[in-house]
Amino acid sequence: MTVSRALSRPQTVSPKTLQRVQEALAQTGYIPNLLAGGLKSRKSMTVVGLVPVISVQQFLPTIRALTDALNAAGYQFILGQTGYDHSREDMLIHSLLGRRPDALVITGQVHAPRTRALLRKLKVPVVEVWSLGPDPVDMQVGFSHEAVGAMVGQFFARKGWTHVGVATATDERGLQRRAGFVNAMGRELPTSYVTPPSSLAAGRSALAELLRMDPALQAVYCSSDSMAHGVMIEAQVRGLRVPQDLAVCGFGDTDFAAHTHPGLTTVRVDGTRIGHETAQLILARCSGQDLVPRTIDVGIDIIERGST
Amino acid sequence: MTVSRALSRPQTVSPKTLQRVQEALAQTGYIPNLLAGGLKSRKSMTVVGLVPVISVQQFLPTIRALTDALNAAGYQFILGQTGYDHSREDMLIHSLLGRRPDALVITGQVHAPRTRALLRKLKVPVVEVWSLGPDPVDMQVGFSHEAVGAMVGQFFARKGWTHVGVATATDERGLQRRAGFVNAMGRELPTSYVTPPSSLAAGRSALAELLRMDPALQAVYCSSDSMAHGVMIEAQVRGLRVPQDLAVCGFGDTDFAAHTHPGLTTVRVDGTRIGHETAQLILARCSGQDLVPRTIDVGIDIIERGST
DNA sequence: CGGCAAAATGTTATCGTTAACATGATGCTG
DNA sequence: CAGCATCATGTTAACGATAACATTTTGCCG
Repeated sequence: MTVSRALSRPQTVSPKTLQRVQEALAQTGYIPNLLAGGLKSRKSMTVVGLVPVISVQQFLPTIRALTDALNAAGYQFILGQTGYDHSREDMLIHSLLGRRPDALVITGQVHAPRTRALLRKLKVPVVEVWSLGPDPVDMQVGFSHEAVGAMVGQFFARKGWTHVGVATATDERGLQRRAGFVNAMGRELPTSYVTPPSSLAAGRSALAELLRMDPALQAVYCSSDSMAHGVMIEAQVRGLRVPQDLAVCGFGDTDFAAHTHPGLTTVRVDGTRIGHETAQLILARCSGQDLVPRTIDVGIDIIERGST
Repeated sequence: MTVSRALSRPQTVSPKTLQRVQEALAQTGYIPNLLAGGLKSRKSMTVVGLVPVISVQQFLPTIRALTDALNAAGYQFILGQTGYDHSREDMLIHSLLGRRPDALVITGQVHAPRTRALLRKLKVPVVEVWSLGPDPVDMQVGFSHEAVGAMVGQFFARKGWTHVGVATATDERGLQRRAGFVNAMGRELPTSYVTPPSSLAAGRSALAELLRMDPALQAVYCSSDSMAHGVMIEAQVRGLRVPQDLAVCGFGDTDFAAHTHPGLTTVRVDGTRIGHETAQLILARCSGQDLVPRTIDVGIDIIERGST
């Protein structure tokens, strides 16, 4: 018991004993069993996170920030992949709850009503990140994807472009952005849909498809920077100058966006901040504070570069 | 106890009882506590993986394949980030061992002798992936980075290029590839070093630096496809035609490599296979088989595209 | 239908830690 | 230096599952 105290709350043990304990630990190579500790204390010091697939660039800064902040507080972050169709979402949440995480982070909303009810019943802190919904399970940190689309739509409208197309992946959030964009433009628009994950290759074929729909195309709004980059490359291959012949706008302000040629106009989202804020909420809740905000909107910015 | 059996070995319970159990489970919303189970059975059904930082593209297919294969067998994969300088490697391994993982996966070699000794003493299955060393802690799945460099070096030599430069990140494996390359070329070469992570932006500034070192530069070998892409963009901005004025070769055969303009010559590594093989080794060991191979070399391929 | 093997279910102890409470040691005050 | 508060350490039980063993039930045979 004294050893347990020496490890978890050293200040409650006399300096003399503390040193003896540390010597013994070093000598025996003792590694405390956190599973056993969690069993009795009912704190697993574990946070589960769910993403569609790990290879989605956009979430990486969030995951990093979250991991770092949680690690610093002694928590371990466990990542699960739901797949784009949410098919495994329920099963995964259910099975991960068996590890008794102290909190859950989910990109996007929790969909199945039964799972929502379960999470609320269990009273696990849940943070839904990267988008804001009308009825979060518990807490949410993100921004409005419709607002992103609307912002770009207004920007395109100001530029006076009339022959406009959309290249989007068919993930939930991409479609929300498209809806906001189309709504701001005031009319339905030629759209090339691609199956996630979006990629440079998808952007190239999307532009080809859009040009078939409207050979006079002036501007394309893409659901990701990768696709936008693909659109720019395809334009270049076809001898279209960017932005004179074709303007391109992406989403995410990925690390390469400032360094393409021309630089890519895009919408910046502070993914790192999403991670930080999420960690703060979780740590606050895990330390017993109940009065934390339910919704944090991190906002968005349009970054104008050479491609528009 | 019957419930425990119904969940872990349903065939040992009579069909009638099994159904009663399942009904009760559904009604009460019971979620088994895997921590408690692991305590007595001494199997946490958990595998820990360590990467430098999660945002390194190259490891993502491996992580995905590994996660999928392990999940399918009921294991949970936990990811830790060591940082590029290995500073947190020891601490992280030590703290993660507290969760009693059934196996460990590490990108690159385990460095600290004390940690190597500890892992061997604990007899946890350890797989070092993505590179092959002379003295693995336990098992390893990967390829020789020097061989990659040598292969590209021989390719460059056959092409007859004499003004050759290297753009590389200063991570351990990148430097090994550079060493193999320089060795194959038979003489020291102008090199632009960048701090990891390598990126498109780093590629652009690297080419600028290399052209300062050798204005007659004919070809560049890059430590990643991102950097190679940056080199191609910088070349285009400077009015250098690829490959006529400047040939470029990358590493990794990342998803976009086939779709740049021109397509990027690169070295393909089957990251997915690394993940699969690693999962097989781990699952074999965790099911008691001891006679598994210690080293699996997945080999490499050079993929010639338009950039050379 | 008795007897016996096999299948199904039940009992007990245990994994390694910590919460809660109990006791012992120390220091300070009047 | 008695008395009492405070700090340090010790004891016990419990967290929730499963391994190992014990018992009961079932099915099958002659």
